[in-house]
Amino acid sequence: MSEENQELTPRQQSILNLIVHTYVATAAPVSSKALMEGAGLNVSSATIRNDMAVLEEYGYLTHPHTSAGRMPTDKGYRYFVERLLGDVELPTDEKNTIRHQFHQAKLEMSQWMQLASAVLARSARGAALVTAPQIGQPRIRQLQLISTQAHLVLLILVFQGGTVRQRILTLKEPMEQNALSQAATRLNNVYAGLDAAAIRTRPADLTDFESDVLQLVLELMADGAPPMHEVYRDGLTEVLQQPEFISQSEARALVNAMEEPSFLMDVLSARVGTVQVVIGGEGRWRELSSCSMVLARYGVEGFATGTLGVLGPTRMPYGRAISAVRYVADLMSDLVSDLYGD
Amino acid sequence: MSEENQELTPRQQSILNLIVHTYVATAAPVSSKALMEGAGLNVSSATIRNDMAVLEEYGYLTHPHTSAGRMPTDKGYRYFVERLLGDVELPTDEKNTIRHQFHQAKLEMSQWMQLASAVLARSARGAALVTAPQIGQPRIRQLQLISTQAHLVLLILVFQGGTVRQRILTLKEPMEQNALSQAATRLNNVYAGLDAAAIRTRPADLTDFESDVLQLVLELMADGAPPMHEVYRDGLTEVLQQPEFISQSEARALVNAMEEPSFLMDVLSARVGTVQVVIGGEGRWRELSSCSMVLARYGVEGFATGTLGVLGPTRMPYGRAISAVRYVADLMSDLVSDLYGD
DNA sequence: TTTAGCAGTCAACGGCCACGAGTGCTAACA
DNA sequence: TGTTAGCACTCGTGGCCGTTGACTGCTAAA
Repeated sequence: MSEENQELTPRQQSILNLIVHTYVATAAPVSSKALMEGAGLNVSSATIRNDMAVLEEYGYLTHPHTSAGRMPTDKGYRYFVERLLGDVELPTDEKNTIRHQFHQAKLEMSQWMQLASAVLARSARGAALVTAPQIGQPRIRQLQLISTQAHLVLLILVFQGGTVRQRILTLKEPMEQNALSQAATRLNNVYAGLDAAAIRTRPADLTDFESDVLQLVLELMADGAPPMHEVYRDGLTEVLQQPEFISQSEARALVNAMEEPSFLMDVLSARVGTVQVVIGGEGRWRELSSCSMVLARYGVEGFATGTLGVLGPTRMPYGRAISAVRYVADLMSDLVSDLYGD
Repeated sequence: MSEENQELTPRQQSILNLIVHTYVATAAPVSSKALMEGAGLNVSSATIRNDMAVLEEYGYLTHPHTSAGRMPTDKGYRYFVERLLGDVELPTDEKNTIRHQFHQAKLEMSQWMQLASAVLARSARGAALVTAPQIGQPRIRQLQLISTQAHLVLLILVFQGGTVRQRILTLKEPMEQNALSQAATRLNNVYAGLDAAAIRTRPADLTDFESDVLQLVLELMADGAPPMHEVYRDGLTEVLQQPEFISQSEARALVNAMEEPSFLMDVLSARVGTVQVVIGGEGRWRELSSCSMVLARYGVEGFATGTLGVLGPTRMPYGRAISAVRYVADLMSDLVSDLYGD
C-alpha cells in the first residue's frame, strides 16, 4: 500500500503480465514456482517472490491467504490493460470469418444485431449485449394510418434512418381507409423531414383528428428511450458457468445487469471509435465488483448510435474482448453509416 | 412402486395436499411430526407415517434419505394439480389491480406484453415469458417502399392484424422516391389482402424491380418464426435465488430455457383458453427435470396467437401460477381480438 | 542483486464422534 | 380393523483434530 506509484522494472512488468495471463486461464492463484517453470524469465522462484511482494505492496496483486499464490487486483488488471496489453488485434482468420458472416446475413438491422451479439459472445468469451442504434434527434420520414377495425387505427411512423414505431389509436367515430390515407398524406406533406421542435412551431390548419394524430406522433418522438426489447444478448449461460458465479449473489448481479442494460448507458461515456474498459464495477457498482465490462459505442456520432459490449468476470481475457469489441463495433458503424447515412 | 393406481383415502389426499403446500413453502422435506402439529388432521404422527408409506409406495412421495421427511415426486405434483387443486382463481383485488394496470397502459402490443410478463412474474412468483402473437396465415395489408440512400430502399410490410416487418433491399440502379411509391401502389392494388399462396398464383405483369420486391415480400411472409427479440421476460433473477438453483447446472438449464423460448412452442399443444402444466420436464427435457412450466396460448385461434407462461422449480405455487396464467392469457386474448379482429 | 535453504502459515482433506431428526416396526389398545 | 405409543435404527450434519502439502517470507551466503 505504498503511496508512491513508481515505475515497475521490466521484470516486474513481465511477472504481472504472466500472472494475469495464467490467472485468467486457470482461475487459481499463481505461485512463484509455477511462474518460474512455466515461462521464460530465467530467475529463481525466490527472486520472483521478491518482485511479487513489491507488486503486492504497490497494490497490483493480492493473495487470498498466507500460503497461497498471487492473483491480480483490479488495479493490477487496470495496469495490465493500459500498460502491458498494447494494441491487440483479432487474428486475421477470425476477422475474415466474422466479416463473412456479416456479409451473408440478410439486410436487416435486427439480424445484424443478433449476429453481432453471437460473434461477440463467442469471440470474447463473455456475455454479449448489443442495443439498437438510437436516433439522436429523430425526424419524421413518413407516417401511415391503417384502419384495422371499426374504431381502431394503426399509426405507423417511419423515422429518418429507417426506425419504425407503431401505435394504436381509437377513434371517436369510424373513418374510411380513404379518409385516413388522405389525412396521412396531408400530414406527410406538411411535416415530413422535421424534428419534434420544428413540428411544434410549424402552424397548419388541421382537423381535430389530424391534430390528435400529430399529438401521438410527438409523443412517440419524445419516447427517446429504446424499447426494452431492442436489445440482443448472447452467451449469458456460458459465462454463468465460470467459477466466480457459483456464488448466487454474483450470478444475480450479472443477470440483473444483463436484464437491465439501461445502466450501461450511464457508464458509457466513450465516443464512437474508442473502447472503454470498466474493471470490477470501478467503485460505482458494488454489486458488480467481480465483473468487468468492455464497451463501445457504434454508429454515426450525432446521428444514430448504439451500444455494444461484453460482460464477464474481472478475470476476463481482456485482449480478446477488447479486440473483438473494437472490431465488431467498427463493422457495425460501417453498416449504420452505409445504411442510414443521409 | 405398486402398479395399482387405486384411489387414495380422503386422509391420504389431505396428507399429500399438506405435504405439497408445506414443501412449496419451506423447500425442506416434511416430517410426520410437523404435519401432525401444523394442520388439523387429528391423528398421531404414527398414523401419518403409515399413510406416508402408502403414498410413497404409490409413487407420490419420496424421501432423500432414511431419516428425512417426505417430499412430493413429479407424480405427486401431477396428482395435486389435477385432483386436489380444484378450480383456483386469483383473488378479486389482485385481478382488479392487474386489469387496472392494463387499462392505463398505452395502446401498444409491446407495452402489453411487457406488462403481462411483469404481472405474471410477480403474481405467479416465477420467471415469466411472453411471446408476440403470430399471424397464422399472414395476409398483406399494405407495403411501402422508402428510399434511404442512393442504392438502398427500406421495405415496410404491414400484415393484416397490424404486425409490421421491415427489410432493406439494394437497387442495381438508383430510383426516385416517386417511382418507388408508384411501384408500391401498383403492388398494393394487386396483392393487398392476399396470403402467400394466393400471391404466388395471381399473375400480373410486373417490372423487374417489382418482382424483386414481391420475392422479398414472399420471403418475409415465409419467415413464420417470431423474431427472437419479440419475447418478453421477467422475474428470472428472483427465481434464480430459489434454493434449487444453487446448483449451477440447474440454473443453466433454466436460463437456457428462457433464452431459447422456441422450444416452448414444441411443448405447447394447448388451445387458446386452456392452461397446460408441464412438471419436471415430463420426461422429454431431462435438463429441466427440476423445473415446471405453466403455459397457455392466447389470442384468436386460427388468426393470431401467442404463448405465455411461467417457469419455476417443480416446487412451484401451482395454484397461483395456474390462476395467474389463465387470467393474464384471457386478458391478452381479449386485447388481441379487440384490436386485430376482422 | 540473486539464490538456496529453511521455518512458518494456512487451506484442504479425511477420520472420528456425538447429536438429533425422522422413520419403520411391533405390540398394545379401542 | 384402524390407531397409537414406544423403541430401535438410520443417516445426514457439524464440530473437532491431526496430517499433508503448497506457498510464502526471511536470512545468510554467493
